[in-house]
Amino acid sequence: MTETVRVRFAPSPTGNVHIGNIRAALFNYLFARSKGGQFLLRVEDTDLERSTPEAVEALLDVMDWMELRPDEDPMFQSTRREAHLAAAERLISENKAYRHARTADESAAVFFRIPETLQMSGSELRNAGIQEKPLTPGERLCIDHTGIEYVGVSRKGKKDPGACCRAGMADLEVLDAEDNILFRMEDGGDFETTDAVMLRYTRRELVFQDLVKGELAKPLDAMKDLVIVRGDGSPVFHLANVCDDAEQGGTHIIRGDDHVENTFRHILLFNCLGLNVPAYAHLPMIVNDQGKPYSKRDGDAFVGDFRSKGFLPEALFNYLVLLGWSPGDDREKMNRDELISAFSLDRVQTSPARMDTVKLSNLNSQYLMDLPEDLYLADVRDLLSRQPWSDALSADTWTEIARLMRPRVKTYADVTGWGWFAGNEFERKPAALKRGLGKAWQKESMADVLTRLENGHSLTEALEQVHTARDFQPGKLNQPLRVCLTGEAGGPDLDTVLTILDPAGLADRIRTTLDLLSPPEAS
RNA sequence: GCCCCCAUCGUCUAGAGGCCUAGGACACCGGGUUUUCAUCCCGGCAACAGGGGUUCGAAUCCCCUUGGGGGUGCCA
Repeated sequence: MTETVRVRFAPSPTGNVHIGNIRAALFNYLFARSKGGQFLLRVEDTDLERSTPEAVEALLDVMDWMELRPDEDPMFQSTRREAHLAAAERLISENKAYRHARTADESAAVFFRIPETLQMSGSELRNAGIQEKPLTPGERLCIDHTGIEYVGVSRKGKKDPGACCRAGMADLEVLDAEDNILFRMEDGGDFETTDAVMLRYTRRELVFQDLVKGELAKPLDAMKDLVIVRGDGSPVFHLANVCDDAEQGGTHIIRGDDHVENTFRHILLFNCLGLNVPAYAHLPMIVNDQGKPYSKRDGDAFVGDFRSKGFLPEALFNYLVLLGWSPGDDREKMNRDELISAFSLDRVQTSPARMDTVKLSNLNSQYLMDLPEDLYLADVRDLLSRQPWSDALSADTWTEIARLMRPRVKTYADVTGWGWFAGNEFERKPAALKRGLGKAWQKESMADVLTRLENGHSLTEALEQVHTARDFQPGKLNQPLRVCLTGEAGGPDLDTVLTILDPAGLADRIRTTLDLLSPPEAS
């Protein structure tokens, strides 16, 4: 029997949840559900500056909105400090870590010693052949218990300072210009010289199987011992992360691509702590519509923004899953159950995906179409109640309008533009004005209609008279009239609209619109 | 600088050596329905980054170049 899958979403609460983050949660959730496992939450709230109770509340709220509910109570990382520090102490006592201050005025931190062997399964240390690294002559080479510091030679022949952990250069031999061996790692101890010109060693690389990216390898000579407890006594992310993942019993770590490099360190930490190494899967990043990574300045990339713009959570959920994953067939609109049963990590894309809000909008309108009418009407009613102009019309009239507008709604935010139904205070769109009143005859005809309205004629009479006087085909004035009354170039059937608009306000609407116009162009 | 990763229409993707004249979706452009708009239907435009290999055969495998991203913190 295989172990039960346990995955976790481990955000640090900052008040806003980024869509890249929530997508990681989505994939974790989908993976857990598809495997019949558990989906957990860990709040990495060790940065007390930003991790306020409000920020935690916002995080939970967003997860609730997306219906990503963890199967157990969330773990709060800030409560785990003692456990983290105890783990560091254990590593020290087992000689797998050491206290060290790099400079005289720096207080000693705890450094994790990159190990030379692995105890736990799930990854391997592989021999990658003999390496010879030329050094810049006359520069200092220093080997001590914290590692190896040297000055190499770059491809262009320039000085290239480097450093790595002791484990990074197995069977190291330090050679001088005459090929004499100045130092052997196996002899142990510290060493320092300016006479070395070559380092010869066996390169070993740490290898693991990433569930989406495949085999990933990192040479140990590119790694340095890492700080796991700061000089001020606070545990560093890597230590906390690994300890807590073990404590929560995570079997799979599914997280963003930006953590690939960390994974090598984490695997080593798991090993030295004698903990089972989880399986890893790294998700490609989401980038903005410029193809660049989202930065703090890309203000519209938070889940809350999509929520307030009126997107349905299930549409956002569906869209975000499609960003970097596909079921392998032509399905796109999939409900949660379909997504769960179709989901697999090996179909996750390896390259970054661009956020396309236009496609999101399209998906959203599809979901809107499928929504049972009573739910749609309830949502619209709720939104309308927050609009200052909404009490100008009765609830029944708004219901009629909501039905009328339904195929035109891409997101609920569109509802906030329905003010023209209620009264004369609405935006006249420049494009509509140009299209419906841009020509001299259009403007003149409508001025004519307005005059007749002001002289006591009904709209129907006024329109008829102008049509006759100017010898217009029936319907010729529909477009100008619509623009005058609604400020929009399109919309529901004009006759239907006229049954809703207050007849007493029509002249005002036309006047206000015509007053906005610049002198008509000759046509 | 060094290390790691990535690369199919504008965008999201299908594609795991012959099913590819490269499929779907969004967007866009035409046409039909609607006396407008939207919905709906039909059609069209549009891609294997470049160069070398391997092979009878390559979008698929290998190498190089270019471009992008990540890492290289006593940040997470």
